[in-house]
Amino acid sequence: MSKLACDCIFLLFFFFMVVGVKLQFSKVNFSIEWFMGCEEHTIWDGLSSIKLKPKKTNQKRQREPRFAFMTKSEVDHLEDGYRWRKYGQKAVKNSPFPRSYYRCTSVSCNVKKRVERSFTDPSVVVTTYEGQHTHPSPVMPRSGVSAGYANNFGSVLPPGNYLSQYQHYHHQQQQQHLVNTLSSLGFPYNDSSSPKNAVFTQERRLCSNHGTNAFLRDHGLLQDVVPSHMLKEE
DNA sequence: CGATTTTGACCAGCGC
DNA sequence: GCGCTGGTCAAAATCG
Repeated sequence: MSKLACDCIFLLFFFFMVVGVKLQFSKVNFSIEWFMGCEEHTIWDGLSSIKLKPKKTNQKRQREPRFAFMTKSEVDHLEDGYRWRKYGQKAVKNSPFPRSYYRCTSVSCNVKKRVERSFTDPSVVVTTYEGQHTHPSPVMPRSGVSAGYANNFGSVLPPGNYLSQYQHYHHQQQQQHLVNTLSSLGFPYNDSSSPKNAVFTQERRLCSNHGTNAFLRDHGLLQDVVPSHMLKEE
């Protein structure tokens, strides 16, 4: 082999060696950068850029009790003034609609609900509840009204136990609140000249005068009804 | 920028 | 033991 050939081979070898070192150096830099940004429990394996999964603490999570239904009055009471935090969503088998999980945000309320849409009839939303709550909400927000139970006549019956507890005073508050809500939505209240007005009946039902509750539902004044078979006996 | 939602990892239980 | 399923956790992303 001529000296020229030897030199060429040496140069090629040297070139690839340098490139190799350069690449390796970049890799080290990347590893260090990654290491600096990672959390303290993350394991770093020296010069390798391969991330190792952080070792989980071997704490056994207590599995929560299986789903337990609430009574009707518990559900009525619960919707009254509580807020919900979503904590999960999962695909439902054989359904394009996911199931969502919510937890009551109040400290006095240890209740969860799950909400899913019927695959066969997407207009149907099923809400089921589980858990306990300790004392009534002092406030009367919109949800207090919307937690009422829809009947077949396009009206809403406010939660019975709520009314029995607070009776007339809260009933007035409730109606006034609803009037304000309706007004803010541009919905004429007790205006018989309007084709789409709302009134309270003597049974304290909120009624839409033109025989449909679509408007009320569209604005959240009618909410999902908990199916009776999903309520445990009181 | 804090609150809320999204999302993939994780876990326990169950059936095979 | 293994895979599947329903449910939870928590970091990241998004929202107001």
